[in-house]
Amino acid sequence: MWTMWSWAKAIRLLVLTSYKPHVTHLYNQVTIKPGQRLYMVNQMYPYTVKFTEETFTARSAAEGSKASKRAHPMSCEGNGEKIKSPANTTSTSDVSPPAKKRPPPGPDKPESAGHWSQGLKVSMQDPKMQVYKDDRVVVIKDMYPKARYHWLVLPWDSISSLKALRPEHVDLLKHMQRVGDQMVQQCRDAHKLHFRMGYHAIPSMSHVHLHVISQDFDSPCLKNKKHWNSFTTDYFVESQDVVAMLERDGKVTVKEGASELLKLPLRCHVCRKEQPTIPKLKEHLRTHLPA
DNA sequence: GTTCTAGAAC
DNA sequence: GTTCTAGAAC
Repeated sequence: MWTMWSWAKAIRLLVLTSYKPHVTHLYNQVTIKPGQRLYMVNQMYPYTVKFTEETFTARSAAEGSKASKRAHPMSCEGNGEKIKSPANTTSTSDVSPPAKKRPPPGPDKPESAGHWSQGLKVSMQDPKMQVYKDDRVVVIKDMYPKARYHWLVLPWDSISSLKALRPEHVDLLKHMQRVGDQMVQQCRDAHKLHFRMGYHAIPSMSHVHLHVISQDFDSPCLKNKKHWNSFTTDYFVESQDVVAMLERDGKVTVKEGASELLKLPLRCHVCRKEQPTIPKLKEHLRTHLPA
């Protein structure tokens, strides 16, 4: 059992990943307790580690304790299967997802590295999360899958959002789509499930990510209207539409009022029948599941 | 993005 | 009374 004193001193790590000689991004900040070991295994994208030492207050120790018991529930975890790819040739890494309380970002300041909205940048670097990777993209399983199969395809290049896309990204986006297609092809249930690939109009998480998601929506992680409408209304923008828009206009714009789409009534994506509540919707969705 | 929970809806 | 949602906090 740890004592207050054992929390008194901890090492705070600034983990930087430089995957291009001239570009360095701050990806994660983690706290290592005395005695804890840090493994660096991702040789393809080498880490730079800076050490700072800081003294914890009783309050921050208490918060650390609170945060540590907030692992995501087993009932809403894991989907699909890993595929054989260069991504899984290394062993474990203990770089944790960001947690811990931080001061709120200023009004015009970008979100700091440990903020929840930066979580994908951390996950995509974690070999345990990667199910495929090549020189341009990495694929991870969504940590809270909203269907039986739910992958995210992310470019190694740091592109914050659809808004940041430029004509030179067209090839990258087409590659992301091809990789998404490959994920579907290797899926053992592909023959009996339908898949869609697309982007959220206004994503919560930073770093452009392509959703590849089966249309069963059979998942305990699908819990509310926002979840449902983000995948079944025009809030979900088809990958090919994004590519077409970028080719046509040289940029990607999102329709005004996209956020309002999340408040629409719950409507079945298959038969269009409206459902009064999430539990009723989920009950109804079972009628459309493959035999 | 998720969790938590007050209070609305039933 | 229980179920469910929406909004705050993280």
